[in-house]
Amino acid sequence: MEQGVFFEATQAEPLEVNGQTRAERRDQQVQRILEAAQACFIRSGFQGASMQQICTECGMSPGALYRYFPSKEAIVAAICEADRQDDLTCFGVFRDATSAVDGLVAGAMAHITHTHKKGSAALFAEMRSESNRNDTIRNTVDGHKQEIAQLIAPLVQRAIDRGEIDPPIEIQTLLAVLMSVGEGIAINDLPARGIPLEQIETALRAMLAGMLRPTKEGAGESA
Amino acid sequence: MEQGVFFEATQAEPLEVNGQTRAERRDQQVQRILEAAQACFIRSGFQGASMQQICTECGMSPGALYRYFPSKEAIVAAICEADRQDDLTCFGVFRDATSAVDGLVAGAMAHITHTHKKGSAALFAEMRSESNRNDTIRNTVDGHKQEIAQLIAPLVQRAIDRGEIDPPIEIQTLLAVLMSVGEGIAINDLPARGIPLEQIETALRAMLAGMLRPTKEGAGESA
DNA sequence: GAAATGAGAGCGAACATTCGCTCGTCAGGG
DNA sequence: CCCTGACGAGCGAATGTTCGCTCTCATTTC
Repeated sequence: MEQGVFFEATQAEPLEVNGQTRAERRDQQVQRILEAAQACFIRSGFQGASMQQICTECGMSPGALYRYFPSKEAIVAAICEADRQDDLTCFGVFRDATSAVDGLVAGAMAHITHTHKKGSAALFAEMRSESNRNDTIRNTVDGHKQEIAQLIAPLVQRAIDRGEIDPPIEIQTLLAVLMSVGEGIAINDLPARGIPLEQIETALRAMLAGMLRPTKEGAGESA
Repeated sequence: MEQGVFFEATQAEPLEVNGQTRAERRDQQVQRILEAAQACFIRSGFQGASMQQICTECGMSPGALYRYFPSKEAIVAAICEADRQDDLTCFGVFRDATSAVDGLVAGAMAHITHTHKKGSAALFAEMRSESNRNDTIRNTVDGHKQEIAQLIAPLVQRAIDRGEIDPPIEIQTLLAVLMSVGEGIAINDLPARGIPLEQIETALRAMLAGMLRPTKEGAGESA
């Protein structure tokens, strides 16, 4: 009790079992559960999927599964967090964008493509609706949005500073609308509905170009 | 058995009870259940809300409730259908729009305002995610979208015919993107997040004007 | 080097609870 | 006296979670 030093020396050492560390093995199992859970959640929703379904999907018993996650809620939270991190990588393109329009279009297209390929549009919709009642998920979703908004903000601010926004719109509004647009398109998984990516890009570019590089005739007229 | 004629003569007659028809009373009860169910669904989601919660909310016993709806599923379907009809009224403004941009902006703003006032953004999100696994709801949602798309289509088609769309975009793509944008903004309930309606309108108008009335400089450049 | 130790991993029956739903009962108006 | 509407206890099934058990091994002890 008084001297845990000896324990640390032996226990903290990464013990190898069958060629892989205990921690590695554990991470691997956690990953297995998360993948199974994601499949179940996409299929049946957070509330609709049962622990039994997840257990069957990953070939584990309930008892084993509960060694890795303390509750179903924790699995949901982990899935959301992972998806958030996964999404965020799409928006690295913002950093080296030359213009606001180019950057936003590139970011949106990256996100659309990613969501489509991963087949996680349904998961996205699930997260969005669950965030209306689950505080943990709400925080995750809101935090995610804020991170992305902070990536977009400089681009938009630059456009504003250059006077490229003709009808004056507050940056907060601009960011909120832009993110909502992106969310709407991502959640609908347009590529899955047969809409070609290039055409989505063309339409997006036209929309954003109109807003961020307006000309006197094209925009700025009153309602 | 052989002669149901006499039954019809007496039963089809609208009997009065306490000053209201039996059918009226029934409709009233159905409405009471639907309102209670909507409140519960917004609070806990379709799957999360229990029949007991709904019963408590509308002050009915399970037995009584099941006289009006054969299942929970039927209540969910009825809520979705009602919400769909309710939404659709917003888009009447499309009919007498003078320009594509004006019409679309007016329609979107009507929808945003309606959704916000009714507080049904959460219900909308719920429907969207549930439509990914429930066929009945999927049909309702898809049908709803198609009805709206058919209202928008003439406006967009007119703009195309007049050559107002510079980079050529197929009308199917255009419709899909426009509806996704509207969905994204409606589902986020921006007014509830402190974004003023007028600013949303300005931003929307700038976006749509850029796409539907592009100028050579503003849009149409390659990626 | 064989036996004992102990901790982590996994199993699956069983837990209390809650679910959607049914049914026997009964009040009250026509 | 019948019929409609309402009640609410209760059904079986399913839920998320627990717990006692076995097994596997690396470590320690003899």
